[in-house]
Amino acid sequence: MHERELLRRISLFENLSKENIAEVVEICLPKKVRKKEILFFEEDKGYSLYILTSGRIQLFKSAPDGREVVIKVLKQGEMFAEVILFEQSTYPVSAVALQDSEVLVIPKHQFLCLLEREHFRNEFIGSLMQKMRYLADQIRALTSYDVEDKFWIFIEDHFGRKTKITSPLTKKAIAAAIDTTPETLSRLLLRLKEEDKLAWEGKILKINPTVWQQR
Amino acid sequence: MHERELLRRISLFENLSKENIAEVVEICLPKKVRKKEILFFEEDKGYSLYILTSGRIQLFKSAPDGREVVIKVLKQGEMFAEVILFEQSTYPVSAVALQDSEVLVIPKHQFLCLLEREHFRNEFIGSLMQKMRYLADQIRALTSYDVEDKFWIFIEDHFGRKTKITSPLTKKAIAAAIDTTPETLSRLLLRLKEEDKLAWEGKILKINPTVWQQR
DNA sequence: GGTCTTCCTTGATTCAAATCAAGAAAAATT
DNA sequence: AATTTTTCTTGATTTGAATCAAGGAAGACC
Repeated sequence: MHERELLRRISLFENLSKENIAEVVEICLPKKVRKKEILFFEEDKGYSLYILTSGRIQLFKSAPDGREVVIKVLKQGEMFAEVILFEQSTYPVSAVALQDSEVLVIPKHQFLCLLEREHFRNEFIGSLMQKMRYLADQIRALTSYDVEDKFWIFIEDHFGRKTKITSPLTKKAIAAAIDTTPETLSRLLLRLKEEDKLAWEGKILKINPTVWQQR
Repeated sequence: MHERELLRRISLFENLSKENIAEVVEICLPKKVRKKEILFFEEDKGYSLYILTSGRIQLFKSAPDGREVVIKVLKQGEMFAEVILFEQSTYPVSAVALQDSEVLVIPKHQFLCLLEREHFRNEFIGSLMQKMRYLADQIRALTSYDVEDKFWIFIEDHFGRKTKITSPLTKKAIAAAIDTTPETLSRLLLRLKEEDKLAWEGKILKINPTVWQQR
């Protein structure tokens, strides 16, 4: 897919005119990231922000004991690492590719120029607000929902209310994303299968439609 | 304290010139909030954002089962509910006063005018970024630290590394803020007292200085 | 000053999920 | 195709904190 086409699908840019889009294309550097590659580390100095154009990228924080806490699994079209634009310029999280992915790299100072356009800026601030809402929701989910609820919320968030999903994510990655262990997720899936709520065979996850009706 | 003096202490405004401060004072409405009073409810339509000038206000979200999850306990000088400025205009959390407090109410459309000043705007976006960092940290703390760690993090965050604190917060409120129950906090405090790490008598919390050395 | 309410404590019990362990299956690498 | 590595599963056990319960202390209110 052509860059221009991609950009149009990204909410941040979708209201920009043709000329504006062209300018954005100019400042973006497309970059391929291989599976398991680290795009940046927490506390690194950051001079770019990113937009995920394909694949999956995981944002995580490391705890002192070495454990990793997933903050968010990014989907196509999401902007990330914008926090380096103002104030501090270190990344607050690390980013790793869960599979081969592509990102657009946008140098900080170039992006700051774009922000002078009122329309663009409003769109940008709006997307920050959305992210804050997401984080607040995430806090609620992590602290007051059980593993099954978190699992369904994750599935809905990432794939929508489908009944047949070809998951690009491993079970291990999903376990981490909902803050549990692979063992616990494995047991959950076994139970859900016995309860006839889903079947995960090979790469395909089939979900009983009644599940979505009940939520 | 005079409004003008207060504003100067708020990071968002501290770099504004006298004339600018005067303008801000004009659009702010000071408001007193009694203990237990609800300032706004989650999902309410919001037409104002706020700055806490004195007291303590708690932001929380309600889970479907009625449980309440504390997202943040605000300290003096913090701005909140800015998420209603762009995109959606509903509050993502509820706000309740933990004690008699005072806030400055800033009507949405007035604040949007202020944002046209580049300097002010940058300060504002910076404060959003800070908040995002806070939320990411909060997610890590809630998911990978135990109750004792969360307790010390909260104390440091709210009172600094002091050794004598007159807490304006009840134990119940602190328990909620670190996502645990009053029973568990009570047991923790008992243990910490036995370990000679602190003593909480009446309204005064004394902390053994060695605690801060070790963290 | 007395009553009512909320807060705090202490004990006994339960529970969901983590951890430890070890083998099976699948994927990646050679 | 064979080997190595990673992921996934299943079982047994542990654990930190929640819940249930009930009495005591402190504050608010009349």
